[in-house]
Amino acid sequence: MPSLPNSKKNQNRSTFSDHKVGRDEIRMACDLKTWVGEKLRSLGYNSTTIELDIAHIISASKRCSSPEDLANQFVDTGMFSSCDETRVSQFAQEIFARVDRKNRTNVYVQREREAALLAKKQKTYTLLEADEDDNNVQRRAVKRRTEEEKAMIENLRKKSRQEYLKKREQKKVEEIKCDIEEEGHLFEVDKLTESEQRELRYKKEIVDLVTKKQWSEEEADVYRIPEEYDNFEGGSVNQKKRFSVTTQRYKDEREIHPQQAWEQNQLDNATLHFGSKDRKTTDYQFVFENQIDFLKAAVMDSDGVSVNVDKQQPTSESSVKKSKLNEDRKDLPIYPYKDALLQAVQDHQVLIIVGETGSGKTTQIPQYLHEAGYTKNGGKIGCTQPRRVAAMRVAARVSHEMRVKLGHQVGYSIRFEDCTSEKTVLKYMTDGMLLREFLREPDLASYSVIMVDEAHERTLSTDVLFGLVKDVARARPDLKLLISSATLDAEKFSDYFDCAPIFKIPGRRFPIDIHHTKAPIADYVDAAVVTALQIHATQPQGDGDILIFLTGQEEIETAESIIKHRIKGLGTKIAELITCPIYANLPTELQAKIFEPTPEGARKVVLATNIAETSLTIDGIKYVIDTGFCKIKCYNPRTGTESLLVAPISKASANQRAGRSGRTGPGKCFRLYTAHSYMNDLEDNTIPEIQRTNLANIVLLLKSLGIKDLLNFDFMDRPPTEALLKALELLFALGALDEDGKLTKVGEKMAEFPLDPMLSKMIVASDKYKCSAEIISIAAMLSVGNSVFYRPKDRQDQADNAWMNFHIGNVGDHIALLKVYNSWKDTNFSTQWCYENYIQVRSMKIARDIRDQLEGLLERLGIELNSSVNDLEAVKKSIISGFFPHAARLQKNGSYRTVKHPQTGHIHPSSGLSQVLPRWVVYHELVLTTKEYMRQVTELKPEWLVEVAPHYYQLKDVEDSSSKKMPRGIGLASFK
DNA sequence: GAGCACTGC
Repeated sequence: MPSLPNSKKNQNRSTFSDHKVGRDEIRMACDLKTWVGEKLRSLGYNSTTIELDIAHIISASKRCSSPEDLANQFVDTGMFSSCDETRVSQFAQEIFARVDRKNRTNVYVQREREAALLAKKQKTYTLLEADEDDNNVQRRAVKRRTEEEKAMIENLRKKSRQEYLKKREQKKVEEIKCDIEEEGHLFEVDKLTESEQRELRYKKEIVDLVTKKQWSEEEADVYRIPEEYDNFEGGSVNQKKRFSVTTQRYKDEREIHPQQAWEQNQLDNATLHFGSKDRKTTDYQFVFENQIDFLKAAVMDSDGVSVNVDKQQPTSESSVKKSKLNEDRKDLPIYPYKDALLQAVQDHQVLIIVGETGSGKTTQIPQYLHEAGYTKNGGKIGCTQPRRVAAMRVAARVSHEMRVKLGHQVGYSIRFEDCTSEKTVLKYMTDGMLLREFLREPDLASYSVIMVDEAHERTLSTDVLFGLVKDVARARPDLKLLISSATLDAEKFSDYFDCAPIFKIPGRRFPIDIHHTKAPIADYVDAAVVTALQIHATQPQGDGDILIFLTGQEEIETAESIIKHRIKGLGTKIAELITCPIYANLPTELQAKIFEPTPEGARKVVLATNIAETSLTIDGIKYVIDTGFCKIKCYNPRTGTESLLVAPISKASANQRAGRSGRTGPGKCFRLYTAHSYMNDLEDNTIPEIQRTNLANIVLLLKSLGIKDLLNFDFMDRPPTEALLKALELLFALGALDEDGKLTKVGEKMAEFPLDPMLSKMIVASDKYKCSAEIISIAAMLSVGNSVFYRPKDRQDQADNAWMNFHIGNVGDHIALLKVYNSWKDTNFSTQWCYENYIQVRSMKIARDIRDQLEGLLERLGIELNSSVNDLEAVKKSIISGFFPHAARLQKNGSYRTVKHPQTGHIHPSSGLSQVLPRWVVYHELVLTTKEYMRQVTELKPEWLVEVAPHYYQLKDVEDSSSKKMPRGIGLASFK
C-alpha cells in the first residue's frame, strides 16, 4: 500500500473513522484476493509471483478512477500481453465493481477529492458518518467560500441593477418633464393632433404619479437618498444647498426632517470610539452564527503545581546569586527525588524516566550524576535532544547553574557548531549528532552515561539510537543508560530495554479543562475561527491568549482573513483581537510577532502549525483550539514518492497540544472533534518517523557501523521490510554495498557525508570528473530543499522573471541552482542581491554552511577540490553517477517514465524545463501532490547512462526505438 | 502552470 506500508492499522489514517479495519472488511479483502486469483488463472495467467501480483492488481483497481483506466493500466504494463483485449477489459470491469472503493488508500483519496465532494454535497455531514473524506474539509471550506463569494457577487449585481433602475426612472421623468415644457412652450395645445394631445396627457399623468410616489415615500418615513447638492449648476457645487442640510437644525429646531431624525438616531447608536480601551461594557452576550456547542469531557490534572513567585529577580551580589541559584534548583519538582534517582541509576544499568516538561529532568539529572561522581574516571555524560535550539539553551542554562563557562565543563554539540572542549563532562547534543559520533566511536568509550531525552518524540535518529545504545549497553556494563520520555508510553520503552525500571517524576503543570464538541464538525477551519471568537467574546477580557492548531500555511492564511473580517463585523463592542500566524517558512522577522506581549485590553490569537506543539513555546496561552489534524509526511518505497497528507493526530499529540494551555495558569482546551472520536478514532501514538520515511541514509549508516543483518536489527518499531529492501537495493546499485551486502570502499566514503546516499555518490563520483567544487555547491543547494526561491503572492511575475535569469539556455535546474549559488558568492554573499533576485537569504546561508562542511569532508577523504566551470557535461555526468536510477524518458503524452522501474512522472511547473520537455532527463526527487511531479530536473544524453552506470543500463535500455512490450516483472512495478 | 507539516546530520 502506498502511503504507510507494512502496517495494516496504519492505512487510511486520513479520516477519523475509516482507518479501522473491521473483521468484515478483512473477510471481504480475503474473498477478493481469492476471486482475483481464480480469475487470473482462468485467463491463463500463471506466474510464481502470482500472490504478489494479485495484491498489485487489487491496489491498482482501488487507485483507478474507472474500469477503462484500469484496463489501460493492464495493457500498458504488458502483463496480459498474451490475452484477448476484450477479456482484459471485461476483467477490469468486474474487478472494479468488486473493489470496495471506501478502502482506497490515502494517497489516492487526494485525487478523488473533487468527486467525493460532489457526491457528498447532498448528504448531511457528520463526522461519524463521514467515511470517505473527512480530511477534505478544507477543500469544502474553500468551496463554501467560493459559493459565498458567488452569492455576494449576485447580490452586488442585484443592487447595481436597482440603482440603475432608479437612475433611469429619474432620467425618464426628467425627459418627460422637458417634453411637456417644450411642447407647451412651442406649440399651443389645440394645434396638436389628437394622438399628440393624448401623449401629452399621458406624460403629465406619469409626472404626477411619480411626484405623488415620492411624497408618499417621505410620509411613510422611508429612507431616501438625499437630493444631490453638487448638481453642478454652472460647473460648481451648490454650496447653499449643501450647507442648508447641516445648518437647518440651528435655524429651526422644532422642525426636524425625518431623514435628519434618522441620521441622528444612527449617530446616537453608533460608537465613535475605536480601540478596545474605550469600548462600552457589554450588557449582553454575543450570539454567533453556527455557534459550536462543547461538552466538558475531562480535566487534565495538574501535577504538583507549586508556583515559584519572583523566581527571576536579579540580585547583584554573587554569593546571594549563587545561593539563589541553588534554591531555584531545589525548588524544581525533581529535587525531592534526587537520592532515589541516584540510587536507581546505581542499581540499574538502564532506567526509563517519565517526567512532564518543567520537572527539571533535562537540566538536573546530568548535574546530579556529575555531582555523584559519574564523570570522575574521565567519562562524559551525554544528553541528546531532538532540536538544535534545545541543546543550546539547556547547555547554557546548566553552565549558568554550575557557574562555569559554556563550552568548558558544560558544552553542546550541534551541526556546524561544536561548543565543547577537552574539559567538557556534560555534553548536550542533537540526537543526529550522537548518531554521527557512533561512526568515530562505535562503543561510545568516552561516555559513562547517555541520556536520550524527549524519547517520546520518536525522531528517526532517536529510534536508530535506541537500537545502537541498547547494543552498546550489553557490551559495556559500566555504561549507564537513561531514556527520558514525557508520555504514558513508558511501558513500551521498558519492554524494549529488557524490562528496565520506570522512574516517574511529577511535572509542573496547571489543570486543564478539556472540551469536546457535542457533534462532529464539518469545516474545522471555520469552526476554529468561530470557537476563537466565542472564547474571545465570552471569556473574561485579558486573561489569556488563544492558540489554534492548523495544518499548514494555506489554512493559517484563510483563518486569519476570516477572523479579521468577522471581527470587523462585530464592531467595537468587542475587545481587540490580534492575529499572529506562525509556521516554519514564515520569515524570521514576522515570526517574532508572536513573542510580543499582548497589549492591555486586547487578546492575541496565535494561528500555528505543529511548530507550536513542540518546537516553540508561547507565553500567556490559556486557550487551545485543537482542530485534530496535521500534515504528515509519507513515503512510498515502491515508487520512491513522497507526499504530505492531512491526517488526524494521535491521542499523544492531542494531549501535547492541550498541555500548551496550562503552562502559566489553569488552561482550557477546545477540541473540534467529539469525545467519541477521541476515544475510538485516534491512534494512541503518531506513527514513528522510521516507518514512513526513506531509509537509504540510515541503512548506509548502520551498514558502515558493521551491522550485517539489517532486516533483523533490533528496532523498537520495525520499519517496513519493503523500505529496508528498497534502501539496500539502491545502495547496491550505487556501488556502496557489494553482493554480500558488505560496505565497499565507495560506500565508506559515502557514509561520511551527512546527505542522502544519491547525493553522496554524486560527490564521490565528482572526483573522477574533476568538478567537485561545482558538485558540492549543487548538493548543498539541493539539501536545503525547495525553499530557495521566494514567490510572494503579489509579485509572482517578477519572482518568476528573476528565476528565469538563472535558466538561460535551458541548462536545467541543477545547473541553475549552481548559478544561483555562484552568483551569490560573487556578490560576496550579499543580502541585497538575494532580495533583488527573490531568493531567501536564510536558505542560502544554510546552503553555504552545508557547502563549507562538505568541503571539509572532501579534504578528509582525500578528494581534490576541482573546478570545471565550463564543462557542464562533466557536472551532469557526476549528477548522473548518483541519480542514474532517476533517469526518465519522455512519453508521447508529455509525461516521463523511468527506465528500469516504470514509474511515470511530470516535470514540475516550477522547473526551468517544464516547457522544454527534453527527451531524456534526470530528476532529483519525485513528489506526489495532484500528480506525480519530478522536482529539480536536468537534461541528459542517454549514452551517458550506459557510460556512467554500465552495471545498471545496457544500450538496449536507452535505444529510442522502444518496444512497447515490457517484461512482466517490470511492468508490474507501475502498479505500486 | 503548481502549492511548500516539522526536525536533523
